[in-house]
Amino acid sequence: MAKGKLSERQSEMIEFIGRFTQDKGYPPTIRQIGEAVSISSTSVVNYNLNKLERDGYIVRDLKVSRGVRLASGVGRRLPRSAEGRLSIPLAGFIFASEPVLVGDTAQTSGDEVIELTRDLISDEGDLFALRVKGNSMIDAMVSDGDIVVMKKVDRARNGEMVAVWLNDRGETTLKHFYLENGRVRLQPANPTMQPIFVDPSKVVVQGKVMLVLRQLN
Amino acid sequence: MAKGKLSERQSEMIEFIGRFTQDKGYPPTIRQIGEAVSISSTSVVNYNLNKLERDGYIVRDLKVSRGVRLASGVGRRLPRSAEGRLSIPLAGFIFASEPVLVGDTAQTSGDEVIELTRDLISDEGDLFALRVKGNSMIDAMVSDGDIVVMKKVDRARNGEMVAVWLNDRGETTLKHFYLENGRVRLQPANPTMQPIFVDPSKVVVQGKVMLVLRQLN
DNA sequence: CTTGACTTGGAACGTACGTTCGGTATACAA
DNA sequence: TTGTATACCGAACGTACGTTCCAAGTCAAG
Repeated sequence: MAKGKLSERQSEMIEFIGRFTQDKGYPPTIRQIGEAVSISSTSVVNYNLNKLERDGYIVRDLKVSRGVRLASGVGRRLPRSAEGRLSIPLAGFIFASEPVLVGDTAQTSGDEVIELTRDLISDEGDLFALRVKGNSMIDAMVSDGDIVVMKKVDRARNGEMVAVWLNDRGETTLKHFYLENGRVRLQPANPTMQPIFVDPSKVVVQGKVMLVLRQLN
Repeated sequence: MAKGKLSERQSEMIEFIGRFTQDKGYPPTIRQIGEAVSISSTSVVNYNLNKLERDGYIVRDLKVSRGVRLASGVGRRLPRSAEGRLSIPLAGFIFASEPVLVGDTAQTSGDEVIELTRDLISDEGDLFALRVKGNSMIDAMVSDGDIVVMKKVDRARNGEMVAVWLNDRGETTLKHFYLENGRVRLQPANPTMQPIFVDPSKVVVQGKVMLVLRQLN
């Protein structure tokens, strides 16, 4: 996709196609589009539609009347909205003083579940959510009551934000993880705070933080 | 609507229309319907479509190609899946150095949209989302790249987290808002930081923070 | 047997609609 | 100047597609 920036008219067209399809139930014709954006000639509409298709904004079915629709990811659209939601078990709480319990993340039976749309998070792997209790995670920019969505992993790549259990301190913390020349650097998300360095044998990675969610009243 | 019971062919037609529309993005033509349900003559399809419309199963727009769609409440349809989710325009960025632009929250044309499930946020009021740029909101426990979902309000109740424009400082900030004996106390979310006190005439409330979202990758 | 409601088929009609082509105007580089 | 690329217009062409009309088959009521 050449991804040229779209002109005034072109974004108008996209917007119109979306709106029209939304409330009529079928896409507009070329002539209707033309009328909507003040283009007198159908060939010009066609011209611009081809460009929009090249750039990946719309999909066209040639030779088909009203054979135009917004591409996935463009505007709010109907078909995609059916898929794309994800239920994640809200497994419990996270305290600084306890290791994260990573049990069978599947069965949380009638428990609380948090629903997210798939464009907020990729759904690969074992996802679970925890509610943060207390202010011990402040240096990770996470406060009391926040929900963290984590993926169950046991090793972290550099730079990832992970939940780690620190053996010798006896606490769980959320930090950016870096393995550098034989030691682990745990970097707080808050750039005003200092990193801590620990021996790799002393840290247990319990999950990778995928998303943090804070609801204010 | 005479609500006659629908024949084998008619329910086939309804089913086909739904499926076709779903994955092509536009409704089928009369001839396509005919082919799908083994009707050789377009007039017969038309005949049955008219009946289906009389009985309230479908809606037709006469004289327009592909002008047929399932009526609300028929089949698995898009609106149902649209319930419980909410599209919020991602209006732009928030900088410490600029007031939040609260313009026409409606037109964001082909722009980005963030989709949330309704149990994460109530949908009353004008909602819009902003991406936080820079680390100036650290004392609100909000970091670079976070998305804040806000409701457009111009007055705040005590304790609410709001985006306020500070006249004399020339900056926007996210703080808990308290009006106490004639002055405004703006309390950082981070409890280790000190509140600031300002004159009510010097603050402009621009929105109430409903939700903070941080995606880590 | 008719008679009349349904349901199906075939064919023709008219136009809605996507496509193509020739032409114009502007801007920019060789 | 002469390109070449972008953006637009108008007109014409061909067919996709909704509609209408005529005919014929079924089936139950009379």
